[in-house]
Amino acid sequence: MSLGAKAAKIEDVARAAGVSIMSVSRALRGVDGVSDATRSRIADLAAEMGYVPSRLAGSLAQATTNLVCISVPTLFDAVFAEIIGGMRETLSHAGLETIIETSDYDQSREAAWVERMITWSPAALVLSDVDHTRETRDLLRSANIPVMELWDVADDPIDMSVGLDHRSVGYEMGVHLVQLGYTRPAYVGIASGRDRRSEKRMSGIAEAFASNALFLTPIHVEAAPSFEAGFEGARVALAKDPVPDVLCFLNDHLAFGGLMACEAAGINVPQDIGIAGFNGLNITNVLPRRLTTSSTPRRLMGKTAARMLVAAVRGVRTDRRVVMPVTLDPGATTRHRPVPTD
Amino acid sequence: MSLGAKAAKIEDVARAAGVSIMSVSRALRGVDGVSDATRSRIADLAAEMGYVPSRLAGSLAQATTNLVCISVPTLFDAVFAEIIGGMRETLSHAGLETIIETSDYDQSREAAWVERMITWSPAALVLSDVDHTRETRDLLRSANIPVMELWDVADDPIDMSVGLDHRSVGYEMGVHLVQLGYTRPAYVGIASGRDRRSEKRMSGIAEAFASNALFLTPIHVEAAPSFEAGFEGARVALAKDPVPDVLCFLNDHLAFGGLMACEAAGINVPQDIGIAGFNGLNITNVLPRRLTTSSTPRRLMGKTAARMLVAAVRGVRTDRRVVMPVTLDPGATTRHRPVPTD
DNA sequence: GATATTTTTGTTATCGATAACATGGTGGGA
DNA sequence: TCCCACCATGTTATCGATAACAAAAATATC
Repeated sequence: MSLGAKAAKIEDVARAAGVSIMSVSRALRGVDGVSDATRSRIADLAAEMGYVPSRLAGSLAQATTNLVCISVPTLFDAVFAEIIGGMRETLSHAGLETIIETSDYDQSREAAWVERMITWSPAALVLSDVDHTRETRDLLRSANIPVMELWDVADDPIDMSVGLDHRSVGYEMGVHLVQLGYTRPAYVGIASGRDRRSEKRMSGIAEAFASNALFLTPIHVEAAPSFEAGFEGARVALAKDPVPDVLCFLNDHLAFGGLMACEAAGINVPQDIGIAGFNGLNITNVLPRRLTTSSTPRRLMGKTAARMLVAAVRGVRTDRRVVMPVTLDPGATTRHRPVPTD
Repeated sequence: MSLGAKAAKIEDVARAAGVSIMSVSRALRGVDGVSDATRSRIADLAAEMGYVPSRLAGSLAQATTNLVCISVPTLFDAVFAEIIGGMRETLSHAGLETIIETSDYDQSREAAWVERMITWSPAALVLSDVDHTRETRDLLRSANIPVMELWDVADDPIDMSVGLDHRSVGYEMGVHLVQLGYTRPAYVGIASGRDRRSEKRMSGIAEAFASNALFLTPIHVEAAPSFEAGFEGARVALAKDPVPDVLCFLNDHLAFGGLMACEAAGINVPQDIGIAGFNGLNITNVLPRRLTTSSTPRRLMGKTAARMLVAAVRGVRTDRRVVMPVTLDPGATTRHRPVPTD
């Protein structure tokens, strides 16, 4: 096919092969009802002519696509890149294509995106959150396509949900820190409302301390979740009076920034102050001391969700709600002390 | 629209409004040829009925979509996330939707993806590389849709190209290091063939040293580009005899891993050894000393490319080839010495 | 007030495929 | 030898919209 020439259509291939367009359609899709001889003749001819089938036409006729639309808050967080990586592996094996959107933690943007995506008749939709506008929920419930809510687990999923129980993850970390004897905890996150899961974890930590009559100081930085935000948040924390004895960060990136801030301020970790993160990202593997954090199974979460989606697309319904396990990594950026046995 | 009810089609809306389907089509697309009264009546009715137009049908009729398909090597590298972020901003303003693929630095995967994407009649395609299979180039050239090659600049673009001249970026860093008096340089990258641009930069650095009769020792780690790879590569480098006096890394992530390895080994930077990275990522903002690196304008690159694409989609051809500027950031992880004035 | 012009609305053909049903040929069993 | 089943192939209707052209209604011009 030369430049400027019109793209070959199925009809052209049919004419060239001297068969009907249905035979071409069947031959190229691998559907039976065509003799091997005809099939290979058609295949050769199609390749030679540079024939590219139109999925628009095909999908319209079949009334479905192989598109899975995925919305994540951001791609700057390796967490979502890993979840997507895990999903994609499974989805592409099943012949499903993925469309990715970043909502930047904005519900209305997500809502608008859902409306746009629905117009493509996708095979499934994935949202990385459980808080949606009423309209979005209604639209999705009525659209009758598989919907996966990821990262957080919904109490009442629109359809299916795979994620973490952020509150209890926070609670466990809080209990751990209480057991280590910390009494002046602070939580460093970003401006409120942007990351609801972070807030859930914080409330979990706060609860653990509260049941020991201890108060968690919240510190919110006006910035995107980043190394710098952690750096800045730690500086704010260190300027408090009294100075906190342990800093819990929104995630490992912020925690790393916090570590750097402590180093810059000449404060020793964990002797002078404890630091805890969240996620178990690979940056922690090269640090002089392992970070105290909660390791999340991002890849596995993606794969699990993808498997459920593939099943759903094929009409098989599985669990509606899966809570993934999180393992607390004691690390070495908090003090080490055996848990009391009483 | 209740669960189980069939989705409303344009025809249903037309019937309900007592007009022809063309009026509905025109009204909802904002095309003129409908009175304001009719338009708003139709719009209300459509909203009430939960009518969702089928893009499959629409795009088929119009013979184009608003899809821009983007292939990047990986999403784990913030660089590509930023480029995509920059592009998306501009593209979405122009009403273009993006589909993202990660090729994992694999040409054949990219080729297969291009073939699949072509079937969607995308408005444009973006590839983050300039090395493609012969078939891919031919296919894209003949497909007659705008194609952008990103990150590296192609000598002979398939269509358009926006990126860096990686070789000369490397060369400039090399010249800088030579001027600082380094004589035993090493380059830490990942297993060959995976990242061609890294190899180009390395050859640029090597050339700068070679013209001063100095030899660049290549060190390749069998791993994904990551903090750990830099850590490991630095350990290998430090075990060499003689020990290099400056380590150039594939990017800032590896360089950070290298910094940590030096710290772990009790080697001072920059007194005992120099360290240079590439990209100017934000991790460097929280380090105790600024990293010597080459800052790349990722976001701007994305925006520039997106603007050119939007123009091309609208039939306006702009430049074919844009080389983005890179600024060398002297930093503080290499020794500081005034450039000789002779 | 009649005709020219502009708006609004409707009709028909088409986009490029697939589904469902119809037909023609081929070989096996009675 | 004839009939039936089965496989290969073809026909027709359809998917849900838009483009291009046609007609009717509203407005402007003299």
